[in-house]
Amino acid sequence: MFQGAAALSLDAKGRLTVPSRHRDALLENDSPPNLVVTAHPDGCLLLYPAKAWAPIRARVMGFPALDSRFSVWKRLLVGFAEEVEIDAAWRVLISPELRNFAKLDKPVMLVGQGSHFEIWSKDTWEKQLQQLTAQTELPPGMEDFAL
Amino acid sequence: MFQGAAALSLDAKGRLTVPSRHRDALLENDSPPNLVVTAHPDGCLLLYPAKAWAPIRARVMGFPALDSRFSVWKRLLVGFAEEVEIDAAWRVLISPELRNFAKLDKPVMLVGQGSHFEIWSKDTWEKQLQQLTAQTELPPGMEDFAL
DNA sequence: ACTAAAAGCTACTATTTCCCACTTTAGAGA
DNA sequence: TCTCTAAAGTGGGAAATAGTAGCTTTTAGT
Repeated sequence: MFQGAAALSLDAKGRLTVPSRHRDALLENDSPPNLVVTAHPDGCLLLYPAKAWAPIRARVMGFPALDSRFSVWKRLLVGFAEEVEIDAAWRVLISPELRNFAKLDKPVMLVGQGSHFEIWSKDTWEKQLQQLTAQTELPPGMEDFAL
Repeated sequence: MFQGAAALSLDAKGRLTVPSRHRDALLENDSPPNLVVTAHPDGCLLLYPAKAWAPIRARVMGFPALDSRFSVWKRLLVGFAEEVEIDAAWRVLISPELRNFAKLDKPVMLVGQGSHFEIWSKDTWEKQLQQLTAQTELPPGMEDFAL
């Protein structure tokens, strides 16, 4: 279970250090941890343990090939996916293509989402938050949500 | 049952002391008390006993993943959630990310909300109150509310 | 073989965490 | 009512650790 947000920074070579408090959770899944990074339409990247990614990838690959509503998702999720290694200092290298997609420069937010992490440029993340504050209507089925 | 508002202050390291009158209630739930802090769209933080938080988190995790109206909520509620420990002096440490989200500096309000607490920066809390005072129309279903 | 880029390593700095001490307040007993 | 005691709130310091940046080494490509 990954949860919690961490403000981090990419180094000059586009590498991102995994915060120490998440390392145990990654090792539980498999060790050494195999990870997959891919792109999300909201402008962030997704970081999955390989085992958790496999079934999702399988499902996306099964989308009807000629329906363009599906192919956009497939191009993004499968097309951008790459396996990344963790080095001795617990860093993952984000490729220039993915960095460019998510507009990542130094300051970055790593956000736990249960099965995976999202990686946001700090700017984009803050815009994302403002969107929620501005949002007036609740999505259907959430009206009775009690916090 | 947590109720009542308390004016408190964060110390230089971002720690918040739980007022003594709420300590018994926390110990009733489980001891030592396991707590979770997360973010709320209104700009405050939520402090839950772990047992009360679990079902909420479960529901949020079940939201449709590809519908962005829901994922914003998941990003906020799960993305910011972190388990906090209580030290020997009944203090909880609020991480820089959460402090930054809720714009917390020294003066803070801790507001009991039954199942949980809300943590507000004093400034934001006062703005919130003014907004309520200025509000003229009652939300639907509250017209017959008897105090 | 030389150059450039990427991977790895090392060292420094900032943060975190744990612990201790002091001040203040509340409550009980004389 | 005053004093003594215990508990609570507050602040601070030191040690450990995490994060970052810079430097070196290796590898690949020309």
